[in-house]
Amino acid sequence: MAEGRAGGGRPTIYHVAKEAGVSPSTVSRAMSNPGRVNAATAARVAEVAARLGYRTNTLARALPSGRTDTLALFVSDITNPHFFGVIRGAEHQARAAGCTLIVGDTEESPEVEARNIERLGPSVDGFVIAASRMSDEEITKLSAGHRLTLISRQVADVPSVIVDHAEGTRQIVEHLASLGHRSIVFLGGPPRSWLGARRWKSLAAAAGRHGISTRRIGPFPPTVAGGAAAADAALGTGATAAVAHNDLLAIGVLRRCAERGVAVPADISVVGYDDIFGADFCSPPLTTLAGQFEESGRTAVDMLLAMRDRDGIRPARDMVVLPSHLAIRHSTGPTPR
Amino acid sequence: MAEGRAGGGRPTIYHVAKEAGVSPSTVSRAMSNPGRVNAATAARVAEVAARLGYRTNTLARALPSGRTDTLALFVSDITNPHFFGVIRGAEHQARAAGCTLIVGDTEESPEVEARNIERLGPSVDGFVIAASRMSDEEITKLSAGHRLTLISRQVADVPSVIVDHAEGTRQIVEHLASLGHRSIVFLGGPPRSWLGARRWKSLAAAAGRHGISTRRIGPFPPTVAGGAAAADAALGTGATAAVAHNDLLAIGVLRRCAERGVAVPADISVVGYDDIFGADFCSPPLTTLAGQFEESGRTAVDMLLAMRDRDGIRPARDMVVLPSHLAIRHSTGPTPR
DNA sequence: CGAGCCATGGCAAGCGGTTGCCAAAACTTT
DNA sequence: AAAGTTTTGGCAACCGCTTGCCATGGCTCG
Repeated sequence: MAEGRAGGGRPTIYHVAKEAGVSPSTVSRAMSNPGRVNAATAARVAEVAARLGYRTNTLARALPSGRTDTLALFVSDITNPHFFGVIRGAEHQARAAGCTLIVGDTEESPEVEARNIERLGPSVDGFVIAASRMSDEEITKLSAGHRLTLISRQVADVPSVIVDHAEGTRQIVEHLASLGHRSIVFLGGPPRSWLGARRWKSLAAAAGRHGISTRRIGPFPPTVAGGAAAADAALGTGATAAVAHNDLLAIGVLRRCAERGVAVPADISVVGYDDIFGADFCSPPLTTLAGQFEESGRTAVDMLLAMRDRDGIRPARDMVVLPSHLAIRHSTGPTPR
Repeated sequence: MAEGRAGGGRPTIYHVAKEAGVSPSTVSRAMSNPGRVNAATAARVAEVAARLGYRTNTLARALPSGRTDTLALFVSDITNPHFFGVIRGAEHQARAAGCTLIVGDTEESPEVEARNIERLGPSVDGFVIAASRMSDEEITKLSAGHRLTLISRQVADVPSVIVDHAEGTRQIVEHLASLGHRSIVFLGGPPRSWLGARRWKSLAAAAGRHGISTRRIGPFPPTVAGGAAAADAALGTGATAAVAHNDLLAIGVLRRCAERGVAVPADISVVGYDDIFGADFCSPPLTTLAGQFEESGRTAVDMLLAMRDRDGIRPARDMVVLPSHLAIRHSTGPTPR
């Protein structure tokens, strides 16, 4: 079965060296620093290596250099389709740079985040943390000992990429205002969500400028299931529009409204955030703030790689804010009556 | 910035050893084989280690032993929400076993699969490949040199887990037959998909037993976008029911039908496979064959771990077939007229 | 009280590459 | 032709941890 593994039969540079009649160091150089050896020698080594099926053991290479060509990405909830885009973007960019990506689910827990970073520390070149639930202090502290970039979170002196929430939320409010809405209820997500707090703040501010009343209820679990309670509570407030922490919650609200015979948007308008898979074909299709999340995954990886490659020097692009835009679909409409 | 990294400041067993006044080997044993050292010594070492913030370097540990406590999972298309169940299950189980999971997208390419396995070979304890696009021969060959388990694919002598397609597809046909359908069109997915081939075979067989005519068209890309062409083609066949390669395609078909003013299920019934996120809230909600994909991720990881732990001996459960069940929703109905 | 065990800890040799340093060989340059 | 460069390849140390083997000393047992 797996007899080939664990030192079983895999050829090493020593095998190649003997076979090619050179020393191991020459093989090493021939493979990773071809200019350093005679072209003819390099060719011979390459030929032998190919013939023997030699593959460099990345572990062994990583040990002395500390460079593993591996990156880790942690998401707060791998269940949330929102992160699909992030993961895909990160994976893609990592692969393009010849790196391997480790994906981990931290299950909304700051402790799990910290523990994973400690554990994986020496085995990866850096971390991307999406929607971190850790405190600013913890993040700052960890970023002193590890290369770290953030997605959907800003902390002083830690490179990050977020999609614009202030401007995007302003667009939501504007859209709702133009439809005649005068009272908005915000359906809050996880208490530790930095992004959630920002969204609420931006919403309250923008609404204030329009003389629209706002209210925040929750917190609700940011899931479709959580939408049931959120819908009931929202309906109870009498607001004509509900802005949900994210699309998962918004879709759950839509479902619950359908169950209860509440018409969307005739009775209440619903808005989400993220434009996840499904937001365009739920019913009614959801009006939501779309962001370039694949791009954010890519960018966060890029910044990480930049930090690694010129170590110590902070990347040129330090705090990236990606644009967002409102995808207006059918869950929003004129205010009732 | 990252000065703590790459040999910078992280304490090693040597630091702990000096501080505790013992030799490095004693520290090593104290940490990983406590029975081997005096309890008092072990306690002292533990205390010092904790005080210094020592964390064992998994890379260094893996080099001599060949055991990395890392598993790799490859999916054919990380875009497909279907795999998120698989990923989640695998990630969870891996973590429970103290392992780290690497997730990779092979983008429907057998070459990428093979290359990744070669590359990661020595750095992981084994591979789970979901919906592999490689040939049986390639898989057999690779499984000789690497620990390997398969999801949604069966190859002789390679442990695998699939969700039942024969029985499930029979249920689909039965359901359709009971609604009066006499002709079914199958919308094919990727040509290299083993599962797709199986689904079609089961469908043709089951339909034959009911005297229902079947036809297979395609291949279509297994994506929502691919559903447009699939819908048009399906409608062209005059069949009263369409069974799509997977839910992504089925949802795309639903959308296209809506666009074209074709009523589902009044004009045509649509069935998918996988019961992905969104299948229950698209419109109309999709009738689909649901399988336990999280469970399949977990099981595949379990089998891999079992192979690793008693090396050479094949796991007890070798070819697992998980049950499936038909989730009947609103995309299927009585035959037209 | 001496022989034999066992518990305990240290030594040193790896694991598979990388890399600084040195020496020999091959060229240049004057 | 002598001296100075450059190219090329080898030696050996090292990355951090594991582990087989050995030495020591305390105990047990006869």
